[in-house]
Amino acid sequence: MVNYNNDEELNAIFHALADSTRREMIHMLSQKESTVSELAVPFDMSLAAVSKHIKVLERANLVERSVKGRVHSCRLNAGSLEKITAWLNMYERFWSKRFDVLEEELLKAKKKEH
Amino acid sequence: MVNYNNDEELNAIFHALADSTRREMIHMLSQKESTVSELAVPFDMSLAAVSKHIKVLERANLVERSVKGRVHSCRLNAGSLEKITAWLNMYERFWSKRFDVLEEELLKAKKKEH
DNA sequence: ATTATAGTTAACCATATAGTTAAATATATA
DNA sequence: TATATATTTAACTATATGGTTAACTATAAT
Repeated sequence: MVNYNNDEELNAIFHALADSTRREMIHMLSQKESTVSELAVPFDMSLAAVSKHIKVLERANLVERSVKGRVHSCRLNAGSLEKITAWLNMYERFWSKRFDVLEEELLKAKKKEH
Repeated sequence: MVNYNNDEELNAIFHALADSTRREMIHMLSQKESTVSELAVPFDMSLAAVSKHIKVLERANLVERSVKGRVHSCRLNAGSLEKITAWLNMYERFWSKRFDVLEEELLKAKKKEH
């Protein structure tokens, strides 16, 4: 009835996003790849806490890490957000008019072609 | 620095979505408006638990309720999912090619017009 | 008036979450 | 080698979450 793999994945992703700190981290990473300490700067919390937040983002596959010496560099991962977009698209007609508008335009343009 | 109103709102929405039961409820509601007991059918849990889940969805403004006699009818609310789509759109280039594809098509079509 | 139905609320429990501080690990620098 | 830096891990705490059962409220049906 339900796909529990995909289900658990979505749980992890949505849960990771349900926190302002982690969303802010994602925002930072959308600007530039950053180290753990760089990610920590805007937040009034211990590095240990920051470390945990990053782990939550990693578990959700929203963030990837590459270690070079003692420095851990984090970057956004495309894949995971795609999954939630896919989920959202199922309920598109309930909230978004953006596609409709685009598709309408496209249709009009196509019509003119012929 | 951060908009805490919108922030709390996003927290509530993402949190509401981070649970398979609640996502399944949203799916059901995308098919048809349903009562609390109808929503409860597929789930192996008490009505009290179902009631709580619905409340979480309501707090996130994902679901609205209208009471008629003793029956509570629930329906999807467009607004909230729009907010998360808006958030996602900020990071669009990191995950979604859908708009690109659509827009490319549109451009091609427009070009042919002239 | 009694009973059945639809749903909520309260009290409780186990586990998860988000934070802390302190100690540990690993690497770079003096 | 000794020390400083980058980060994780462990142990702990307070609160939130997701579930339970039992009692309650409100409405409908007999």
